Amino acid sequence: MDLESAKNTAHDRSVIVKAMAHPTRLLVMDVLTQGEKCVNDLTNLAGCDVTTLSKHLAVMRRAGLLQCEKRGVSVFYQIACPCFLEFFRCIDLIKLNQSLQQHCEAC
Amino acid sequence: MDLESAKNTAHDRSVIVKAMAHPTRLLVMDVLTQGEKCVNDLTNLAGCDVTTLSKHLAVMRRAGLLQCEKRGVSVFYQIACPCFLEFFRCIDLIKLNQSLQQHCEAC
DNA sequence: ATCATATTTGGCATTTTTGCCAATTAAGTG
DNA sequence: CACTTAATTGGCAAAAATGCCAAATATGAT
Repeated sequence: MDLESAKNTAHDRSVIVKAMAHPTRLLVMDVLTQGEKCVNDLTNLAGCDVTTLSKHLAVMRRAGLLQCEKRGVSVFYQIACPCFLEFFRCIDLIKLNQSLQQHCEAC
Repeated sequence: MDLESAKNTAHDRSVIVKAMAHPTRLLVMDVLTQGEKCVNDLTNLAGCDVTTLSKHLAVMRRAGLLQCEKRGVSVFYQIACPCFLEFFRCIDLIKLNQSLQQHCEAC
């Protein structure tokens, strides 16, 4: 792959990664691995203003991370792609690796 | 897992995800999957100021994404955790899913 | 129709991130 | 040592992200 393609790919990826790069958004994704939830429920879990959470959800939806469906007066959000479990395992491993390494360097 | 733990986990994850959430940083990670590179080479590939790239690298290193080693006058960076290939496959799939979906909705 | 609840959007101040310049540190070379 | 190359750090202005309030929209219930 040439450099230009690699840069385009990196840009496309950044849109998706940016959409995850926030504690509240990662909490939402974590919660949604258990199954769909409506905005109100997610707001109560996250502990922020509804409007704030709604905007977080909109960003994640536009990036393709989430899907939503309106049923009655509520909007239910769910994970669009189940491969996140792998991803979370990966970043948790990085955190663990780093902690161990810092521990060893301190010795 | 209770809510407090989930929030702590989300926060820890966000540090790592934020460290990736930039086109230049994702390009660097992509390039480094081919093997280690020094700062100068990465700068030429990324096409930005050396000082900018150096700061990007520092953030990624502190987050545990990269490791570096100084040999002679150069500092060589490499991927700290190989699980990114999985991750990249995942986000590329999201992008693809979304493109297909938008295409279908347009029909 | 009126009302209550759920969600989204517009706007805007605050905070965070980005990216370059100038200066500094470090290592190799003549 | 003086000089060159490589990389990092401090600083700061510009850009982007965040989060709340007010207002608008939508759906169901009385």
